Amino acid sequence: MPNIHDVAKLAGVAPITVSRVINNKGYVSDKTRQRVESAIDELAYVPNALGPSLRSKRTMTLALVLSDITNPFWTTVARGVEDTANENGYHIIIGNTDESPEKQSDYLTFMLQKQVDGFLLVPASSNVTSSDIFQRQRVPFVVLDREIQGNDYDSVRSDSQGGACKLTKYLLELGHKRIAVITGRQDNSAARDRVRGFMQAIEEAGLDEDQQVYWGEFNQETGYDFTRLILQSRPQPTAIFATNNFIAIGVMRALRDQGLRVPEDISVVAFDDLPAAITIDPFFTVVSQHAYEMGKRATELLIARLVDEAPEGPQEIILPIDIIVRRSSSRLLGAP
Amino acid sequence: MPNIHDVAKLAGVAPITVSRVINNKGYVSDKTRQRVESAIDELAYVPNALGPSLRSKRTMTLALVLSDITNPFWTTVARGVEDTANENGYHIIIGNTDESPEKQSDYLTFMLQKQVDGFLLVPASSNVTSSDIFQRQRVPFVVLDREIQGNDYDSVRSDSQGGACKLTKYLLELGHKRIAVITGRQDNSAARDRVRGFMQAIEEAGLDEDQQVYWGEFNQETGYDFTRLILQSRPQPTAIFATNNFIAIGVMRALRDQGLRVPEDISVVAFDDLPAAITIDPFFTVVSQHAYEMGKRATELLIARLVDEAPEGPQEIILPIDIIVRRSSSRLLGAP
DNA sequence: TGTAAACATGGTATGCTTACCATATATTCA
DNA sequence: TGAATATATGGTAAGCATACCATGTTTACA
Repeated sequence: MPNIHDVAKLAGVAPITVSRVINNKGYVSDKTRQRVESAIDELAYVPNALGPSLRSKRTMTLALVLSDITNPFWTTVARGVEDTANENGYHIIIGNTDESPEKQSDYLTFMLQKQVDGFLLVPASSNVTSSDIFQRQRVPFVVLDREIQGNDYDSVRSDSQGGACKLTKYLLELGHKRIAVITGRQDNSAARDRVRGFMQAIEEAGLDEDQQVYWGEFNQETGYDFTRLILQSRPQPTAIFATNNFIAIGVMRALRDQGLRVPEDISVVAFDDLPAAITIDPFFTVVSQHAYEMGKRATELLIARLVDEAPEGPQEIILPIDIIVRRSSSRLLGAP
Repeated sequence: MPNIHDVAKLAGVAPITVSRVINNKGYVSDKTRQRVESAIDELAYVPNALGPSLRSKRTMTLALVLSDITNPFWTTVARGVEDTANENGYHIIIGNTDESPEKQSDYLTFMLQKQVDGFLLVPASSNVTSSDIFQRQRVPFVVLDREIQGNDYDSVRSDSQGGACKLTKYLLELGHKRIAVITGRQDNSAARDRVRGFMQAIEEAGLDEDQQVYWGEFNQETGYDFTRLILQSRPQPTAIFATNNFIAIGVMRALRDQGLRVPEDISVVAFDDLPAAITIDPFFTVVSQHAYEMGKRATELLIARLVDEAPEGPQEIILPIDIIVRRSSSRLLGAP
């Protein structure tokens, strides 16, 4: 591949002049500009961004590290990140951690070596020493969706607790008194917040007893396996609260396999919607996070940091979430 | 951020010695190694990959340029690409083109500037001069899912024609004689191949007349709008063939809005499955592409090229696809 | 004991672009 | 007409890690 010297030689000028033409910066006569431009065309010259990045210490690249792009929620977040980054002249590198701290650590190191300008991180586990690594490197980062140790970092997440509380109150209003919650790992702050919101609603209703909370993973198997367990418990819950979309799908499969109808036999509500684009007939009563917005806001905040235009001190952006009532939940028979 | 000189100074050695410790290459005494390692720890030193890349002209980064990561099919492909790349020590940069040649061109340029080692490309349109750009730059690339002009490039795609043919034959066996096809843009080779497969089955059955082919986009709106049109046509088709997952969803919505039942009133078959992970109750009769496999095979081929272990001459990998019969299609009443 | 091989460490140049400084000519305005 | 300013172009060094070559020391073995 040709370099700027090849172009310069062909055009009969110095490399710096070629640079000026490319970057439209400084004085270049029309005659010279044309000669340079045709040399660029002839050689199909593409500037090597590595050199300048080496000097300027800016790569105009952001890192997005999340759990699994295969989950439509994260796909949408990623799209929000990418679009916003592009609008501001940045590009993104993506890494899937699959919730593994090792994978996360590998990615962070790799991306630091690549000299990304900043990180958007969905931390794989809450005891992350990841924040240390950033702070020691002085690389700006924004934490998405979850909390990590300490409180001196920028973050964007949904109001998990508030959303879970709303959703639970809705179930209570329908007359449900025994509700099972299936959720993610205890070291996942979003899982904890959702359970906390649930408990808050329960306590405010004076029903502290009898509630079942199942801690597992944010995946289908957890939803499926715990649902089978729940169906054997006595007294049986009249509603199941799935704290993410994949768990909800596992729940539904287990119920279907057992021949139970929703909502006639049991009500189901969930956290995280599936994008309209991939659902034929929206069915779940959910609290819907604004995934695209989360990606967008986080990226905007990160970029503001990079150009030193963010407010001083750590920012904590909590996105409101809305409850959407659909067909998977119904009034309990015999309830007032 | 500290550099290798800072580490070297702190450890009282030359930079090259630090390099040897980091890369486990060449001779270093245990004493020295320990001094260097503790210096690295103390400074939280992360090597800058830009310098070596500048010299070696290798970044160990691959570019994945596709239409829209929001489509679960592409998400799965992307995951196959990423996993395979990682296994081989590579990482990926992703770009969404939204089928726009401009966006594609922007991304290609940016990624070339970033000195990616190779490209995995789902071309936005078939008249791509993109291949020119690669050939002029001598950067290896593999084309996914579609064909572009010329025939001297590596590619991996599904047997669209064969799959469409199988699916159509299945409908014919069920007694359907009037089938409407809704497909993507004419300049999309996958769209063309699927229509070709359809026509092949039709012709072999001697039914050349009466078939309707609707060219649009690979999205929901196309599925929705054309379905409404189809429902007004007389004689009305007894089956609709949606040539991708999003079109299928649009079709279903239009049918539901018109109060039609599937498959009782009309049969629907589709190309592209939705991943098991996000469907509670798989419904569509489909030909299912092996998305993860496509990403994996393409990445393997690209990496083989990079290390000069690929077979000589352009490789064309056609993945077989299987028909999966589910509930969206049924025997035509009155058919034998 | 002599010599080849292994071990240990360092100096220098390279890859690519651009910031900075320098030089030189052309234009403007008092 | 002279001085200040605008226009136009170029030289040099910096940013980072490592390949390559060079030098020196220790070990192995005949």
